[in-house]
Amino acid sequence: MNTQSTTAPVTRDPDLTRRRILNAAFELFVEKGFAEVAMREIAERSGVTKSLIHHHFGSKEALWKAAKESAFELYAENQRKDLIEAKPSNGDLLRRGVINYFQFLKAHPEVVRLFAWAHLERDECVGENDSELVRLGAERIRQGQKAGVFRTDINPVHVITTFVITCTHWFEAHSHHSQWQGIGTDEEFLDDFLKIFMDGLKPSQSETQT
Amino acid sequence: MNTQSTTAPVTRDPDLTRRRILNAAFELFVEKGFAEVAMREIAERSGVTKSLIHHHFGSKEALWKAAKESAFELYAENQRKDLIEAKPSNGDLLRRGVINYFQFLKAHPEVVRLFAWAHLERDECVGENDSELVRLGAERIRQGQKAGVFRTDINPVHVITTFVITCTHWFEAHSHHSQWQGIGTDEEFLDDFLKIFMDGLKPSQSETQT
DNA sequence: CAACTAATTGACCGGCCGGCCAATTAGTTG
DNA sequence: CAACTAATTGGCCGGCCGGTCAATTAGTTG
Repeated sequence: MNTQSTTAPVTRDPDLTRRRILNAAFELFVEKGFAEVAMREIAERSGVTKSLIHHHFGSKEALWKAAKESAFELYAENQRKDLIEAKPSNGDLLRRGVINYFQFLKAHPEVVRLFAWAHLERDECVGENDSELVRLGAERIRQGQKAGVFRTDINPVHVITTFVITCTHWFEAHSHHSQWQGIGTDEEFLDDFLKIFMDGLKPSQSETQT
Repeated sequence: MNTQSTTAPVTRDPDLTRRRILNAAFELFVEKGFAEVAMREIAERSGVTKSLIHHHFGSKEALWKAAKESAFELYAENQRKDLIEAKPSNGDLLRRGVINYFQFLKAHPEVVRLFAWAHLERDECVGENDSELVRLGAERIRQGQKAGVFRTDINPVHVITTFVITCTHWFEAHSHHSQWQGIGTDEEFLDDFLKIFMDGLKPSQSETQT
């Protein structure tokens, strides 16, 4: 009677507060990086006091870490799903994997930017976390090599690295490239990259098996 | 008699001071980005007073700009030389261009990092500056396409973009990738990338001329 | 209602920040 | 040597920084 547990409480809601703080912090960190963001700004944007942020997160560093973790969750969820549902390893599958990765980054520029800040700060937690994903992807390439779909004279990890790097940096330095005359849209670039990438992975005519 | 114009003066040397300040600032900006560097640090590292930095450069922003410009000078010098001395446009030439670019970045990680900071700050001066270089490179690719060396169904700018992006991001996120199991050395990665890239650019067997 | 826990507030702290300024000092010029 | 210019110094400023703390207030529990 006195509590409406299903709908939002009228006044206090610590969980919501936490989320609002984290959201505000995330946006600001994405935009300006760790150093340029002031706790006061986060407080202002999330509509709470600075002290309350400390109450919920402890310190600016902890909040930064929480922001990175939430970004990586989003990232890993997409990638893991893609790797697991895609069992067989033929050429088309890799193509679809690249497209999926590209589209994910396009849809989540915040994640790209946050990771870029983290890299520059020599943050290693992102690399630790996604090394598992790379291992899985490389295994798929290795299977494709055994099946004769891909050339065998290339380190599978480098195949993954090449497309991950290209997709990531395409969006990371988007404002940079967009000033280049004659450069196309995201999709046009992806098409052209896929042509080079997929054809460059084909076995030579002399190659049949290892 | 009283002046030794050829050798270094005993005490004051404004030019040297300027260079020492710029060097110190450059190193610190490369390492920590603009926001995390304090003028006091720059002063300490270069062995002068904070006031003297203001005397020579005016403000922290001006010093940051000077650092970026000196990085771009180094970068452009290498690229322009490479583009100009390499007149004809065949496959081997592109290969050598990629290798040269890769080795330059490897030899100058400071430049890579400084540009990365600049990108994240949405600094557009770097992109403005190097769009000319990209235009030249794309023209070379176009010549190669006309000569039947490269496939013609790809935007030449995207060819340049692809290898520039790959080389840049390889070094930019070096500490990130190095945690991936089975990844090779710089040279091994370059070799594998070149295999994919160069073979992916070959015209299909049905293609002869446009 | 009383007692307790936890969310929330506002005032406050020492410390560092970039920048400024007046004074000194080293070269240069006549 | 005198006068001048520019390099160089140390001290100082207002302002913002992240963080703390004691006090309030809203829910919860008995």
